Amino acid sequence: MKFKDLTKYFEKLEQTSSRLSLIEILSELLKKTPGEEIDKISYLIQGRLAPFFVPLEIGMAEKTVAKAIAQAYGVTSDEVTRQFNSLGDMGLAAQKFAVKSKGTDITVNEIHKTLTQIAKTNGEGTVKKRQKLLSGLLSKMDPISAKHLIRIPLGNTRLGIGDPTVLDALATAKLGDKTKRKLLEGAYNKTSDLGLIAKTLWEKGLSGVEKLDVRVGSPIRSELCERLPSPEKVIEKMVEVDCQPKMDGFRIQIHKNKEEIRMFSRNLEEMTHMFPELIDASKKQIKAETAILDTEALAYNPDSEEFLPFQETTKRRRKHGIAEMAKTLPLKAFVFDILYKNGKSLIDEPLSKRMEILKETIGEDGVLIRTKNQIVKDSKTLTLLLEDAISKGLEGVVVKKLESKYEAGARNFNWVKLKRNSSGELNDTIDCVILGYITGRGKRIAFGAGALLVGLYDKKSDEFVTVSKIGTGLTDEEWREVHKRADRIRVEKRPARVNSLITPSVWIKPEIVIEVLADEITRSPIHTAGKSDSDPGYALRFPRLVSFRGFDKKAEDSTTVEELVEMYRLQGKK
DNA sequence: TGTGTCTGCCC
DNA sequence: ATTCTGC
DNA sequence: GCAGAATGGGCAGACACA
Repeated sequence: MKFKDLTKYFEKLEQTSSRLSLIEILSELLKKTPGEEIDKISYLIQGRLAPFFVPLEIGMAEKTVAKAIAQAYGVTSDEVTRQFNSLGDMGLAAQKFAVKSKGTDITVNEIHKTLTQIAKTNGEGTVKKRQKLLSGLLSKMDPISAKHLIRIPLGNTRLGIGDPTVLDALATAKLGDKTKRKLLEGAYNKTSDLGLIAKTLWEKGLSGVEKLDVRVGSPIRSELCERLPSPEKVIEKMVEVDCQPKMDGFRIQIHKNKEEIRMFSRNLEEMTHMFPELIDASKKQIKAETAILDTEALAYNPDSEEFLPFQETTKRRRKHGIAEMAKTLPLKAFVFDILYKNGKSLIDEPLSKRMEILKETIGEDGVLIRTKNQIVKDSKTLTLLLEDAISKGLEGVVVKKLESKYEAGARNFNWVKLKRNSSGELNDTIDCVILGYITGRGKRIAFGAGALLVGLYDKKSDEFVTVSKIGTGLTDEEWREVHKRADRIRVEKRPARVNSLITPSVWIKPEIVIEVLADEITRSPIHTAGKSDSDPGYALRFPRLVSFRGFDKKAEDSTTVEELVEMYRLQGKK
């Protein structure tokens, strides 16, 4: 298939919002796709070259793509960046510079091949080589094709199409309608490879797809949690649940095939080599020939017997210096589910059964620890469990429907997380001052602002210091309003009383106060709140706006740095 | 050889 | 990660 | 309620460059 024919469909998809129409258009495209290309097209639609578990990253994003565009059309990268900032989309910027381009009949296969070549480039001169390869492709693009090509390395195709919609369209194209999606989805969840599902369906039909099964050593898509605001709502909706504490670490899927151990992240990246102690423990502690476990791994301090914050655990996600880090930051993995044992998939067994099997499979606690679980039917007990978890410095609890299967890849109300801040009351919110805004991308470009730079008042130095950016919690209308309000007090330069390492698109006078909710306060290399020459600053984890304070609230009435530091000291000790 | 920029991926 | 919105 | 698209902090690694 010619790439420009593919982008004709992309163009239609982009202009469509009805889900049924999206599926219709996409299935028309897929019908015309030969088996030889169907896998590649399935990946490209997602802005990828291969399934998640294959480490093939294009390695070009905003900055290098801008340079490639500049090179292709003989303009400076400043000009490209300027277009990007005003259009909110690098693809649109490329389209603009490509106005006079004719384009060739380059095929989808060739595009995929060159992008793969870009991904595989490494060593000295990588950046330049990649730019040259991408600008070479651009020279073969008409304006519309240039737009869609550019969006692929950015992983943002803006088509309104995700995995579930591709599955609907595959089913519609080959099996008549989307009712058979469930069958494709099942196979996808077990293999995590959309291209494989498509190719198998094309070449071997539905019966071929149905033969795809869970395999030890191949990652299964993780089941995810929905959220509910309170224990009462949980019991109301779920009646009886299994309740487990929620640890703050990495999700690790451990595969054991006799002496061979492999591990995958929540997003199916291979992490085996990072955690030697988990490899050893898996060999010793898993009482089965073959098994797949769902776990949460986090760093543990054997001296204090305490679990370390996420910021410490995340240092273990590395390629070099693994053995040394395994010594200084040893991990424990809390096992909370079992998906496979001794040649048999367990994902269709109810949770209660899986918990029994898990008990027999992981005995004594060691580096692997079976997560404590308890059946709960009343909101009072659940409240106590949640409070207990919080008082131990944990994130909260996860509750699960007892009879639910392991619905790989799903985020639904089979699994629900309850966190401290979800309950509504008793939240420690922070009053922040808006210091500037950042123009948005995509749909936010129309609102004038896509994120806010916010800070606190520092009494000691009588200045405003940054503590976070805020990109969520506002409705579309509120984004428009806050942009208007901000523009009335915009200033050309950073105000003298503002101390910031971050430069927003537009600085404003520090006057507007907002109430911000966050899950945690962290030490920060980039924010200036509480920062000194020798110590890092403080920042907010998962920040979101909850309200605009009234006009009576002055900037100097915002939360002070001193108060923030005190909150940092007290957190987790509740 | 040290530092800064950019990217991808954890949450 | 959290949140909002169209369907 | 699902699916998708906006957006957050912060870590390590790969390169570029002085």
